[in-house]
Amino acid sequence: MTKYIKQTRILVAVDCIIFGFDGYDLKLLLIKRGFDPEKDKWSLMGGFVQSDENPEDAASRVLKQLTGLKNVYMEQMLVFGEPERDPIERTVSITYFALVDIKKYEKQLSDDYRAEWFSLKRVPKLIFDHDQMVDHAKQKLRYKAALHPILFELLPEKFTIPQIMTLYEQVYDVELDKRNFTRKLRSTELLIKQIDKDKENSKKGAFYYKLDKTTYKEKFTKFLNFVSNP
Amino acid sequence: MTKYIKQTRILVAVDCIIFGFDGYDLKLLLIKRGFDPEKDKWSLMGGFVQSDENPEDAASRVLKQLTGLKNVYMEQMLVFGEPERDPIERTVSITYFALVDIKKYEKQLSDDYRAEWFSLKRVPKLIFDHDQMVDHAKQKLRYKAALHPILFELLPEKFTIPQIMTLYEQVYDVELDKRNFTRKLRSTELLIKQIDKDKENSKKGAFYYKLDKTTYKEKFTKFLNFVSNP
DNA sequence: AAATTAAATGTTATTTTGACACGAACAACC
DNA sequence: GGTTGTTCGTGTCAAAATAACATTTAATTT
Repeated sequence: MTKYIKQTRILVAVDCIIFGFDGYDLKLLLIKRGFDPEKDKWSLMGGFVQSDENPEDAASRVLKQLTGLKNVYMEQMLVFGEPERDPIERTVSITYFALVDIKKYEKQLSDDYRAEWFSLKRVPKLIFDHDQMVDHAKQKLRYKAALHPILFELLPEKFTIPQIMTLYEQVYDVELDKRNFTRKLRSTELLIKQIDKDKENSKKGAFYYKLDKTTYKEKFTKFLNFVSNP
Repeated sequence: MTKYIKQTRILVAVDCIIFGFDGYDLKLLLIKRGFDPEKDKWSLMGGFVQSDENPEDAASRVLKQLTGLKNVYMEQMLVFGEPERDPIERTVSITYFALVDIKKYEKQLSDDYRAEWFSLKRVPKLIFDHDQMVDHAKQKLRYKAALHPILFELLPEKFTIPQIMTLYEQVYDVELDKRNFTRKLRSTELLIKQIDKDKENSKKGAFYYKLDKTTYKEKFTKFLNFVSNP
């Protein structure tokens, strides 16, 4: 047996939903397309899976190309495969959900597109079914972050408790209680208090913390219940 | 613009991981292949996505073909896309996770394969990366069932509390406390007590329950915490 | 020295969880 | 017709987790 006969071969693409956090707002990295199809419109960053490449590698490649970053937290999300979703030619798109430290992001200049961070509150209309992809990614972010410490992937190496709290508040669009939230965080034993403070946002300053990498790995897949009903 | 040039078109398949429950054991539906490649070996049921079909429809079609069932609980799972995973020709497989009421299953006779239910404790070696797919599906089942009432999809319309409990015990391979488990179940308000009893498994008989469809839909996406740390 | 601002922390009531034991229903048996 | 055996169904109490709530502290600004 050499080939599967009479079957349709389809283009397989990856699209990345890339989240960042600037300390105030949750952000999404989009590109203004300098190429067809849908030239001059906003879209997610994507690319075709190459013949020698698995989809994960394709997604990492695309992400690296856009952000300059490697080893980013990434997770496979839904496949979008409506026959007519790309009017040029049938394409099945595997979506990936990525969380990056926005401070490590380095704009990669390209003639093909222009990248920009958008507040999640003000996302422009996107091409094809990319809006749906973003909606789904938001849902997934809320779901996972309620249970697992993934939001730390959005923060720099050193961060403060008020920063994490703001992040959670942005993700869930709620106000949290400082005392209860801090207690919950402490109970996870994920944080190591530093001796220095962040003086950017207050006179008193807020202590920096770092992630305890060991506990982080150990507890990552456990249910930590950061938010009880998202 | 008419086509994407110089890109690789790839076969796109779906593979279904189909779970069932016979009252005692959690089961997996597999086929003995009567066709190439890997003729006479066990595998998941799958098929190629057709040119006019989206992947969900392909999965439903494949499932219907094997079980005779429509409107089955199904969820997209991981995509498996290693370039060499199928030695005949590169194929990207989208996996689907399905939960069926084993009593509604009707064997569909076919010359191409022979279907059989296997206890999850005794799954044979499968072709390609299908073992990995099954492992992943088991994990996913545990994860989701800990939070959401998906296991009811495995039960007949009328079921008893001891039956549900056995099911949870099988899924998590633990012994549960009858009193605590019942309390938890009752607190979800998902069940409606029937007047008749199941006398199959005891002299006293156990009351039948049905799902309250309305609450079920309402609460399906909420965190119900059936099992605290799977 | 006083005023201002955000950070840090503690207490109490409520809810949820986990551990544990006994009476009720019914068929089978003598 | 009463006794026995088996599974079903429920209640209590202690511990842990959560939600609601106010005050003190550190450091800059005036």
